[in-house]
Amino acid sequence: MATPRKISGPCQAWPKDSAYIREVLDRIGEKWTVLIISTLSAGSLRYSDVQASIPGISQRMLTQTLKHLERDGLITRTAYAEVPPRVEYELTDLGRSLIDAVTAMAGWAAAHHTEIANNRAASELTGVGRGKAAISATAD
Amino acid sequence: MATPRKISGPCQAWPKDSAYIREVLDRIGEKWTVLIISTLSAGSLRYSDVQASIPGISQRMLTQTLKHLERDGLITRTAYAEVPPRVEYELTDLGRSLIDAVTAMAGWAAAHHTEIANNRAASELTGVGRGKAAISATAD
DNA sequence: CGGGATCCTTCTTGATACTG
DNA sequence: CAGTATCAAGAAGGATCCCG
Repeated sequence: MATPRKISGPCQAWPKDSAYIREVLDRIGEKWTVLIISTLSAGSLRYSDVQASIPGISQRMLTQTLKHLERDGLITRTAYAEVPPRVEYELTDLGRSLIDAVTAMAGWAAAHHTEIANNRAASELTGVGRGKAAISATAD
Repeated sequence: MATPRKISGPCQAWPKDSAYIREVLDRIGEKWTVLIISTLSAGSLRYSDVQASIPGISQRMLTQTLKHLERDGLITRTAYAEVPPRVEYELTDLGRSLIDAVTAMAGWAAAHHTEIANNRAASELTGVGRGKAAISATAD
């Protein structure tokens, strides 16, 4: 696990680890990755079904994200040479192993999004986190 | 990021949930959020310490991300009116509650990043996920 | 049906320079 | 020290048209 190193001196909590962490996180944060993974967790689905399951996703992004996921070995793509073309996408074992982490994240979101929304709204009124910062403490 | 309206069609795996899920995920995927959260999980740190702990982060992004996190109530900011200005950042309870989810994600990344790298390298050779797609299956 | 190829707009990020 | 302000480059995302 990537627990930050000890912080002291010319501290550097994240050595080189941050590299692959960020690399993975970048893919996860690709805006549609999580939705697609979650959608496919139900089982094998064809292109149009995935698209229909994710409101707002554009054709371009769906295709692109699916390709990225395929390249990373998170999903498999199976094309059938039928009269009306049919392509099925399905999570690989690796892809399924990500479901838990994604679910944990989604669970956290579900559990705290209201709180976050409240904090954000409150900050809007008090001006916290934006504009000039007030001195909230004095040095003795 | 233009929240998409409803498109059309019946099937819809992600109802309206996707909204806040994406909202949270967007913040998580903010490229530096995870590193900052992880860094602060060690305890209260001042601005320059956080910066020193995260190689590659720019002043601008550090400040911006910290503000976002403060607005969402994930961290607190405490400024001391001292001769050399001092500002301490610390995770709130809400912020600490995110550590587990983030750690899970980081753990997954640590456990599978090699596998992913291999898949990606292999795809590079076979052409999977890029360019023309081959028919990998026929309909009987 | 399942994309591929383009064009265009917006958002994100980094580099710089300046301030209390 | 701890930001703020501004600018410019690049990546991400969306809309559209076309093809097998």
